[in-house]
Amino acid sequence: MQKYFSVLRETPLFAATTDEELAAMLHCLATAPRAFAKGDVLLLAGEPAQAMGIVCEGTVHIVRDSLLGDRTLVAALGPGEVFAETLVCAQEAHSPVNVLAATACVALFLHPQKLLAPCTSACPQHTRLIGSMLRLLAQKNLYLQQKMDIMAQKTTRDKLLAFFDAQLLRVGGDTFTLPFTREALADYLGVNRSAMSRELSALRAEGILTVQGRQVTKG
Amino acid sequence: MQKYFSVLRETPLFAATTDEELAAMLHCLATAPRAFAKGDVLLLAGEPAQAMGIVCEGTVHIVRDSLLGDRTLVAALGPGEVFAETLVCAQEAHSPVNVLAATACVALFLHPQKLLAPCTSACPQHTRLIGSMLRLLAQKNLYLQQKMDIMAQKTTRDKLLAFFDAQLLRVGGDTFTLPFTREALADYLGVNRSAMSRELSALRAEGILTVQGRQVTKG
DNA sequence: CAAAAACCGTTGCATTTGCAACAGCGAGGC
DNA sequence: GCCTCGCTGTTGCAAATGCAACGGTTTTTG
Repeated sequence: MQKYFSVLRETPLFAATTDEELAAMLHCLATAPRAFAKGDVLLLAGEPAQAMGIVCEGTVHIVRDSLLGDRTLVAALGPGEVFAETLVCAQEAHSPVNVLAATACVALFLHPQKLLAPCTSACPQHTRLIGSMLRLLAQKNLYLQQKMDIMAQKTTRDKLLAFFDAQLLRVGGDTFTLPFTREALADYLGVNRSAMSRELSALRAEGILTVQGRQVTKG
Repeated sequence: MQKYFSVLRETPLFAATTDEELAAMLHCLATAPRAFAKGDVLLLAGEPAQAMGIVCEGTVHIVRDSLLGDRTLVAALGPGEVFAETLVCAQEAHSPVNVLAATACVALFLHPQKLLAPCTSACPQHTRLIGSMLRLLAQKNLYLQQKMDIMAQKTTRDKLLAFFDAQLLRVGGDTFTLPFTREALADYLGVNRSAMSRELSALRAEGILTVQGRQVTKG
């Protein structure tokens, strides 16, 4: 268990905790880390989530199966990343997604019910953890709302500009680096790759943007 | 204050609490209800949210101003509805939206920091409230994710079908009632109203749906 | 009750988009 | 060095979409 402490500290939940604090908290709400083989199912769509998970080793895929039977990859999580936290907190009866082991991996499961249950309290880490949990959910919320603002734009051009504006606002300059390959960006915006490429060229031709590889400059 | 107890119990935060519990909790984390005149600003975009709010009387509008200066109405909240809960929990420095009094109204402000701060605990409502708060945020999260799934569809037809499927899944039958006017539905899906109307007619003509007013039946 | 406003479906048209196919390019493996 | 493979930009074309406008219906309001 001890071997994963450095990974756990990378999560927003356990940032800046001492070994002792971590040990105490995990003792309180975690089960032993579990190992999975590639392809194993960590959480099945349709089932309730019993606990939230933290990836310790390997890669985990969040996968959605459509009614028509095709799979789409929602997210790929590496060490230190968290999954199913929304489902447990919402007390949802049915998970809308599958969680699969993309490689051999190790995950730690936490039971947030225990966060609240006996109000063991008095222990300050306990309340700090609750605060982190609230912040984690709220930030994910803001992220989704921001993405919605972008996706709500009607044209590809407007989606691109909305996305760029958001990025520029974040870094506070007039240049930023795309965190995506073009293909992934088109996917993120929910548009066709070639149509997006066309629009990017147009924006460049009109002098609205300068694009060099992943460097984007406004003006 | 007492006069708002029935309204407060309509929020997911204070569902099923006795008068005594409510009084104790509010004493612990609320300030006195404040009245606003129509047009007053409850929260200004760009400012940090100091507290979350609950509408007691009247109507409150959540409004987003675009870079170009045009306003879009994000939500209209009535008595018992909550706002700014995401912002305080995320500890965000800047609100992306304005909160305005659409009519003369009364709002109650809560300081969730006090939820955690001294871990007054021992009081069981306290921990239950934390649980409600977590659930509130998580459910909003799920709602947004579901909406994203719909908006991520490329064509208007696919958006409609995705939305209908989600609704049918909720009610568990093959018929449901639209919670929207057509205009609002188009807005919700982020598409042009007339284009949506066209597509709706096509779906009906192809026998995929039956639509009568706000009644939608599959098959 | 009558006027006004809101809502809905329809249509023509210009524009945008998705889709499929192709070619250029660079990284990495053999 | 050569080959493969993945990423990227481009283009032609059919289909989808936004937009504006119109008429009919329902709802609201004075």
